[in-house]
Amino acid sequence: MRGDKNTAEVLSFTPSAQLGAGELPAHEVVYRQMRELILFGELAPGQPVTIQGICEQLNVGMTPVREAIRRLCAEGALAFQGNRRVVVPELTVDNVNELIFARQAIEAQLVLRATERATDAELERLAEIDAALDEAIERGDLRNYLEQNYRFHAYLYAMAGAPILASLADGLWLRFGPSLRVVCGRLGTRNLPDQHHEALDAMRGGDAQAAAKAMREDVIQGMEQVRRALSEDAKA
Amino acid sequence: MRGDKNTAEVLSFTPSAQLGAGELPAHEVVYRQMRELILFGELAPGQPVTIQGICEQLNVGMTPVREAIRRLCAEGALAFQGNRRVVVPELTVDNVNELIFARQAIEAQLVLRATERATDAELERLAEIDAALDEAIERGDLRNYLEQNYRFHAYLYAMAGAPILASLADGLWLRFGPSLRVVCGRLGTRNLPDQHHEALDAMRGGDAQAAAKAMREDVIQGMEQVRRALSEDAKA
DNA sequence: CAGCGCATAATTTGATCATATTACTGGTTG
DNA sequence: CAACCAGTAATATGATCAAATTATGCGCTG
Repeated sequence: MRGDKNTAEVLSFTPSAQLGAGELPAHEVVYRQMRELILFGELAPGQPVTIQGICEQLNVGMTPVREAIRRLCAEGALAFQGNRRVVVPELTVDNVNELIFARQAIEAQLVLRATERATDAELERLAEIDAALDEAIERGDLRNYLEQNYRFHAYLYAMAGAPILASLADGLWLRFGPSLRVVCGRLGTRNLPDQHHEALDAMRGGDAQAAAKAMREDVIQGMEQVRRALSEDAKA
Repeated sequence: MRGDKNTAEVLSFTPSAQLGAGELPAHEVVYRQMRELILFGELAPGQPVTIQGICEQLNVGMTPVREAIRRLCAEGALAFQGNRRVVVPELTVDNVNELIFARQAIEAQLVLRATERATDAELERLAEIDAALDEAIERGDLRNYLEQNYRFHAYLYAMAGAPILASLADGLWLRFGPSLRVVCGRLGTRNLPDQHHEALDAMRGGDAQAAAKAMREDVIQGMEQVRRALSEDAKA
């Protein structure tokens, strides 16, 4: 077990709060760290998130933490639990169905545009990420699998040159990140098929429609796993 | 000119900050007020938003304002202007195209679900809102037009029972609200066709596909106006 | 002598923290 | 079982520091 008490030592290196460095604002740093925590399942669904807890973990004041949490709430990564309390939301089966629809529609469109704009260098980079992903699967490295899988999609979003659609798609990851981790933790990395090769091949060939189709299937297959796990939990 | 100095007196009634009332948290109140300001075009695209300005207008401390602003930034309603400054974003034509795609896909789906779940009471309420909308058009009351138009769609979202899709669709309004106001301000309320009657009729008849189609056209027609205005501005 | 530009000063605004106040939770007691 | 009581955490303010923009003035050039 990694984080025992609460959000724990995962939040290792501090942003050196008080003396504003020459770099990023603290609220931004906090946001990014929490984002990764959620994205890669370091925070479990249902887990409470306390402002003061985060403050201590990262050695920052309440204000930046507060801002980061509001931001994550707005993105659906966290949720106000009724009165004042904030938790990592637990997805319902219905929620997953919504996510399937949204992801499938938006990501297909993004891949379509990405295919039309892709440069050779970009495709190469994408293939690299996918290779790293396959390697993580080989090694059974769950955390790395989740990360590379996300990077693969996120890089595609960036390639599409459609900032609004990209931010929508990106935001959806925050919603199912924690649940995805749970599912993959059970199934192991081996049993997680993806359509990345198919998508890549189609993109290399400039076949935007085929690439979109592959991505659609990739999304649906992945989210199906989550849905299945969730409906089993519901019975248990 | 309305807001001369900055965000101005539009932010009229204060939330009675210091003595924490028995009600809503200040950051929530601030968020909602700013939200309406953006949604109904009280803040123009490109207009800078200063934290301290808002603080004075609403007589609250910086922290709640800060939180509201972060939240709105996360939703795309506001944008970090490079270094620390925050502005109401100006849409590009490309942005509008993205919005058209996203709205059309998501809202059609929401209407589909709403039609299947609609109760008579809900349909009646929807018709009421639409009547208020028509009246606003008659009177040439732009502000009211924008508000009722939003309410119509928002109520539909709520009917669909799909919270994630609803929050996505809802969030998109914040992105084009300011620009929509500009466009409607030029065209006048008369020249703004909508497909609400068609959608309502289809919903009453339980024809989900037809309702979705009407909504799709409504969205596209409305956003086309914005796109057209924007591409004219680009030339001028 | 007028106009331009750069450098520095002043003001505005943002970021962060520490602290006081208020609300919620959970457990205990009458 | 209801109501109280303490502990814990969230809300909100104001002060302080840092950064960025705007204003100012001096010197230089044409």
